[in-house]
Amino acid sequence: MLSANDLYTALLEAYGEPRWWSDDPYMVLFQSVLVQNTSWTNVERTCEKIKGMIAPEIISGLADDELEAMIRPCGLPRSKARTIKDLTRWYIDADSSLATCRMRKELLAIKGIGEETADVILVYAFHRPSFIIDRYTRVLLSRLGCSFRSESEVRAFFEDGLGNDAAIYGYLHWLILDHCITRCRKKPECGSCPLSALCRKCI
DNA sequence: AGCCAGGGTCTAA
DNA sequence: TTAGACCATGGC
Repeated sequence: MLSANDLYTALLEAYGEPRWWSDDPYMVLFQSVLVQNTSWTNVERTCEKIKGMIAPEIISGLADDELEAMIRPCGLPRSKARTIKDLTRWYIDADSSLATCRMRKELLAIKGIGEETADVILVYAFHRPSFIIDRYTRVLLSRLGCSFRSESEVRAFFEDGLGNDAAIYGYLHWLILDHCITRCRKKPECGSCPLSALCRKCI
C-alpha cells in the first residue's frame, strides 16, 4: 500500500527541493484568492505589476473598484476583490495564537474561502499542519491506484502518514502541483514518469 | 452530490 | 477574430 511518505520521497527525488509559496504571510493570503480558477503564471504576472501595494494596510484602504482594476487579469474581479477585502480585515485583527481548527473555521466563514484556500493559508501563511487537498491531488491518488471513500480518509492518508509538520505539507503540495501541471501535463509513457515506480498504473 | 456562476486567457481554426 | 476549453474553486 502506497504511503504519503513514499509519494513525498519519490517527488523530492525527482524534482529536488520544492519552492515555498512565499515567506510573506499576507502575500500568501492575497495570492491564494487570486489563483482560484486561474493559472499560476497569470497570478505572478499580475502581482509583479502591483507588488508595492500588496500589504494589508494598503489593500484595506483601497476602494472596491480600485482593487478590482488591479486584479482584473486574474478573472472574477468582483467576487475576488470582496473576498480579499474580507480576508484582509480578518487578517488585520487575527489572533495568531488561535488553535488551528478554530482558525480554519474562521477562514471558512469568509465568503469565497473554501477548504482548499483555507488550508493553503493555514499551511503557507501560518505554518499550521492542515493538509491541502485539491483536484490534482485527488486525481493523482486515483491514478496511483488509491481510492478513498471520503474527504476525511484522504486527509488522514496525508496527515497520519506525514506527521504534524506544516513544512512538509507545504512542500508536498507544491511538488504535487508542479508534477501535475508543469512536468506531467501531457501523459508521458509510463517509463518516463518519475512516479511509475510507485505504481504501474501511474499517469 | 452535482451543477452553475464568476471573468479572463489560451488555443486552434 | 472568435468559439470554446480551460483555469492551484466555491457556494448553494
